[in-house]
Amino acid sequence: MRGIDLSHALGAIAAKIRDMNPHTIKVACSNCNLRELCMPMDLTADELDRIDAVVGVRRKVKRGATLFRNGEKFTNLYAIRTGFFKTCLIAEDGRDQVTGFQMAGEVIGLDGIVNDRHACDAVALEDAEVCVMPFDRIEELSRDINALQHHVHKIMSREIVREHGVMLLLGSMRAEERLAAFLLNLLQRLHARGFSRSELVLRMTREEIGSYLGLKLETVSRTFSKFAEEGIIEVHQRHVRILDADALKDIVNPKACH
Amino acid sequence: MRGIDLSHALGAIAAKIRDMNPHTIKVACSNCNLRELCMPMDLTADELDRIDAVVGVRRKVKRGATLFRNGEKFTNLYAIRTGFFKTCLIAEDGRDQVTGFQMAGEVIGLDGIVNDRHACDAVALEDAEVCVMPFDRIEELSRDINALQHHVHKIMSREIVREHGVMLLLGSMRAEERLAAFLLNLLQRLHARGFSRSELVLRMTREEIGSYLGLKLETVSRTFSKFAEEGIIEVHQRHVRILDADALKDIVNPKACH
DNA sequence: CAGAATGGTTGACGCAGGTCAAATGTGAGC
DNA sequence: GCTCACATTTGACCTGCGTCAACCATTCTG
Repeated sequence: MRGIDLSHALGAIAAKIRDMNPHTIKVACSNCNLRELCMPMDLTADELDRIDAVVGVRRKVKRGATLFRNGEKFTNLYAIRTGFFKTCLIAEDGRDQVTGFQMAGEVIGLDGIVNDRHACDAVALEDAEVCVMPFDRIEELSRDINALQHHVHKIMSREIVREHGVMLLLGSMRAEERLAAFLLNLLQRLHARGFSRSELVLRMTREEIGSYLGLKLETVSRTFSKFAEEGIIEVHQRHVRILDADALKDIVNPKACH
Repeated sequence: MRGIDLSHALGAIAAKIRDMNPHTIKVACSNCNLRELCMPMDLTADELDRIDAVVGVRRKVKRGATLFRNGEKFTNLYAIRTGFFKTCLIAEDGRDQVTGFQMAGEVIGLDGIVNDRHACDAVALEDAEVCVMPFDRIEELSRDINALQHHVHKIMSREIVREHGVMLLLGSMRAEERLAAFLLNLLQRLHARGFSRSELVLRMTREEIGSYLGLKLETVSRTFSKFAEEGIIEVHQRHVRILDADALKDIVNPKACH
């Protein structure tokens, strides 16, 4: 279990504040505030330099714009530096399924490797910036740097396991359980990035949440209202305050009665 | 699109028949009848020999037995040689979600890489045999053999994309659509292995199908009956004959009325 | 072959969540 | 500040699927 400790979390916040003036830091993994999130840990200075060289360009993506689209040629993976994305699948008949929400430190684009074309759309839900990482360069470098190779494998495996969890959610949970699990998951990931454990701002609409959770937007809204009535959360628009995290956990994982 | 042509399919059948006496063939990837399914294609004889060396052991798994279990130490990937598996997630409260069905030529175990422990159970649905591939040896070898490295990446990416598809199914399809999509997917994979395009034998129970599709077994049964009444399929126990594949496709992907 | 265990089918009924609709809140652009 | 498009909430009603239950088919065991 590789937890992210408090000192790192605080450090990340400090770095974020420093970061507001982009000229104060060099654009490089070696001093990226997300390094612990998106890089293997035990690297020599030399190895880190070489990885820096791979992550050449950064790209800004405006809110609502797509980073890549289903069917587009695959060449890069993207590490999210700032901002928030959704990935979604659009079926021929127009059905639109959100397959995930991604935040800073996470990698998107893995779906493109199999067929050399992206298999989904990635849309920024707020102004974002990503590190562009040409995949052939990653493959090249990971032949030399074992830690990087294994890291890439872990990232892909993690995505597979995450999706297993979503399948469990979609296949066997009821609306309240789904929404509770969703909130806990977001909280945990945000907390790992130095944000509050009890407060969050949703970057996506009720409809997008619903699509991800296999529910209609009305059901999402009603379920939020129900949680609020029960005093589990407070909801003001997209701002959510968690009042009773344990209650959420109980909803996801109903305790065997004692 | 890398299709598997008919000549290969027929070859595979022939090889299967020959295979009944295990002493007639050397136990090696280089003359495995599934090579086109589970190996990169452009390998030198030398490279193929080295991969043979990795796939040392084979392991037989009896119907009903597990190949690996959630929480077990991860060390190997497994290439299925014969037989049929399901992978499933068992939540603490006993909910059990089938996350996939795997057949000959497919690889299982990828879920174990992230945390060095398997994240699901793999259960044989019929007597099976797998090639045991120590993952550290795969990583080692794929540093040398670019085609193998890329192949591993593709296998993982394929699994990610497959799961996206399942999320679409679970998140937005109705029972009939789910079952139709499921049948078409099985047919397509079996056909790629040289089996009939219009006939199949289900290796799993209605309950397991239901778990995979997010439905109860009664609903699966009723939907089978409905398809049969409509003349789309014939069902006798686990034996299913497809009478009108186009109807199934229409169900999954309702045509815009012309 | 009896008997049991397992898997599958079918019916009756209820409910979680979908659908449709109306009202209100809200933020971006002018 | 005004307006418009969009997001959200809430209510009323409906339906697809789950639940419960009875029954049948098949395989396994001794």
